[in-house]
Amino acid sequence: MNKQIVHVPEPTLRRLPLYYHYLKTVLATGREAISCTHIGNDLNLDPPQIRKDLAYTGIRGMPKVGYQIETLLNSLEDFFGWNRIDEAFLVGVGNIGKALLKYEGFKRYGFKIVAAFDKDPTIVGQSFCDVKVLPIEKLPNLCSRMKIKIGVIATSENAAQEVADQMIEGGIRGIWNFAPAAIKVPEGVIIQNENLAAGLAVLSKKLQLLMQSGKFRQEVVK
Amino acid sequence: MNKQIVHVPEPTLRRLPLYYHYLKTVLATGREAISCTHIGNDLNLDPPQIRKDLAYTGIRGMPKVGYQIETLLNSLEDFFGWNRIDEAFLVGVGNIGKALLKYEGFKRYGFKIVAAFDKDPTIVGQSFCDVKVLPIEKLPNLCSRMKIKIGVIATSENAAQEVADQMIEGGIRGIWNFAPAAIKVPEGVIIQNENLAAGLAVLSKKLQLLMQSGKFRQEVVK
DNA sequence: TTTTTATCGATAAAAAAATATCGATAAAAA
DNA sequence: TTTTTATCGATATTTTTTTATCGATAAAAA
Repeated sequence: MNKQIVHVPEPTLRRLPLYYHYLKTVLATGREAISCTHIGNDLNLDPPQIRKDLAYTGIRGMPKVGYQIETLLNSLEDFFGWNRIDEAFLVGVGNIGKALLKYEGFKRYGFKIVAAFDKDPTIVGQSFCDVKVLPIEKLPNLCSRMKIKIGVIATSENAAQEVADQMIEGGIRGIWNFAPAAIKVPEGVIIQNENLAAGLAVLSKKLQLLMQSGKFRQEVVK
Repeated sequence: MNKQIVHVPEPTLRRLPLYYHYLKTVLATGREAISCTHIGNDLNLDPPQIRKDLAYTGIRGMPKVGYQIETLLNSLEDFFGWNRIDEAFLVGVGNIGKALLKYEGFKRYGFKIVAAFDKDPTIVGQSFCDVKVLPIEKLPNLCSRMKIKIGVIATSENAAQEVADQMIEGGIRGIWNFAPAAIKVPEGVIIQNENLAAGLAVLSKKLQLLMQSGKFRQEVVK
């Protein structure tokens, strides 16, 4: 009678942290239960969609009352395995790398960068937010010794594939890639590509359509 | 006979910058034309999908040869309006804000942050990458005077809505939101939410499933 | 206690996106 | 010149995701 492995749609996975973060803030106001209607109102989403998303975490709501916020938060933590902290390595301590190191919010999601690597000797040895930057050569060895399973790539495009190979060699199974490169990984390794330009592209296209549509007049006649 | 406004699927919009970036690097190698098969091979995507995506930009390929890379790049630039630089304002000069200021890559996408704002007096007056940080009070006025249409929000959750309101008041029509908040905007304003936790959630869930599936044995017997 | 109402859960329908198929065509090879 | 091959563009199919519908149920009100 063990829990069946169901496939969860990726859009749902992407929305769940949103609910989680929102529910944390609602809980802080002292409220104990909340309905999908209410969540949808605050988050600009349709209630049925929220209900469906939440159903994947295995939680049940109650008519007329909604969901127990605390139970719901626990369900989400269980669902993602955020109860135990996943330690991760970061490679590439440039702008994005530093921002990730400085970003406090990850701990909430059971994610913590425990070491950073770079090839630039002027950066190696420095510390950012208590994380020391080590020479890249030490990566594979440390990976396997510390049994790290998540790696973050924030290098330039050309370095990305090589870094990924070294990570995999060291036993890393999930790669969060911020480099604008298509990294190839063997089966059994998960790669999640993050691409800032994607969001910008969507915004700028929509904006362009809006401007063209004529609904918007830039000229303000004084 | 003007160009019809067709709806472009969002996943396509998100993939197009990927092709753009890739094609730039291929062009640099001296190659002149490329086929979808080739692109798909390098980018780990299915050729028919690439063909479909590229078709939205209005370009035509040629059997046996593929697409002219330079023409394709121009089509993409036209499509997104990357020929002229869009100036944007940034509010919130924390970790993410600074990373965005430092990020050089945006220029390629016709996007440039020309001024930054913060409410913290210790940050106001400082400069990051030639962008001066101004007091938040100056935002609405400067917006309309400079006719800025894109705003980037990198503030805390609680400040986000107020900042958005000020931006809209100043005439901003597109908001790129990095704050973990559900900002409400009137019709005629585009909001694009960026959420780092989303990508992390997808990665950690997939990784969790991988580990559970038993295909992966962590123990290495020496 | 009975009625009303909010809200859930499940199911169904619709829309969107990804994937596969296939004829057409241009270049290269025979 | 004819044949072959790579690759396109268009169409069709399948899958995925979103949106809508509706009966059931628990709490609150009458």
